[in-house]
Amino acid sequence: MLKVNKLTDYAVVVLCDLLRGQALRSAADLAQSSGVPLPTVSKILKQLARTGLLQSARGVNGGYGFAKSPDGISMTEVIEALEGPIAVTGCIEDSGDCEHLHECPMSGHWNAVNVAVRRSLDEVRLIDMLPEARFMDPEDLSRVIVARHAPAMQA
Amino acid sequence: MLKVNKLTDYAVVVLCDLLRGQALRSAADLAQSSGVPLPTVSKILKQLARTGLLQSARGVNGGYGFAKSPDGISMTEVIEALEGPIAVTGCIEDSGDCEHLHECPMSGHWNAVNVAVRRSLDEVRLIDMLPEARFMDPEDLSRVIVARHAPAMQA
DNA sequence: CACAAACAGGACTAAAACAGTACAGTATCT
DNA sequence: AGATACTGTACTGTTTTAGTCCTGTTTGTG
Ligand code: FES
Ligand code: FES
Repeated sequence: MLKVNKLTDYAVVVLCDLLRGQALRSAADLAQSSGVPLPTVSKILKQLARTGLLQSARGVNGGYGFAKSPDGISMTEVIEALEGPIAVTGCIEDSGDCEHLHECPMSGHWNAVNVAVRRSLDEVRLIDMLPEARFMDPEDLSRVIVARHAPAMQA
Repeated sequence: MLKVNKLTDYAVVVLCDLLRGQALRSAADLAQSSGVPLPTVSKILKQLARTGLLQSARGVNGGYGFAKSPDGISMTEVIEALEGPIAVTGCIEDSGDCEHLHECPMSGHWNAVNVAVRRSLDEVRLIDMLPEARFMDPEDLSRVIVARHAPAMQA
């Protein structure tokens, strides 16, 4: 299926939520407003902060915010933050390039596939994913997103 | 990682092998020459035949061959034959389109991601993956491919 | 300073997906 | 008839994923 992790799916939901009000938001707050359960949101945000996409502040009034202007963030960045480099085959490790280029006669070819996929994801920005919320009742919005993109946490 | 199944990786190896001599080849023959074990090769070929990419002939002198000219086969076809439609998120089922377009405010956006990925894979053809074998000792070739793309079956 | 808010890191478990194998059945050729 | 070779499906052990929880650290507030 060439599927993305569920966590990445949730992450987009949460990030879109964070995108709406650009202030520093706590994990609990985001969990509340996105409908994704707190432990999961927390896990996602920690990872995103670790990879530098978000910045975090500890202590009272702490929370998460974008580390840079969110306008330029691409889906590549989001996916790679949560799943590591986009690598279609197992032989390609963290470097992003196949480490056996010199010995495997297929290497350059699989690399070409990776590059093609990555480039296509580069062209989709996070803000392109933002739901057109202005036309919807916020509660409906939340309900539908949870139902489809965060189905695990329904009653 | 956005990774493809191991079976799909093997499939490319086996298909490249089949590409070299375009005759009808038996599963056992292909297993022998590609280094992938027979049951696995058999599973892959059966699936590829089921989805129409390959044609099969039973009985003595039977085997598998391409159902159409292999020149035009894209990676999309190979991947979809083995893993089903390319769908980055779980909400997109067999149809290839998100089935909740009318109710999910994100739907069109995820679809855009899918389309972008699929298009980029459309542009990579199977014959582009063919190892440049003419420069290599066939035994080395086989050893390296097995080591990297079919690691399960090493002694 | 004590306490509460909030993030950091990692360990753990249950469930799902995958890889690989096996086997009984059917078609074809000689 | 018998050998070859594909077909379909079921089974099992392993690996990955999803989700939760706990313990520690940082920071603001009274
Ligand atoms: S080892 Fe990386 S493509 Fe073959
Ligand atoms: S339900 Fe398919 S994109 Fe939201």
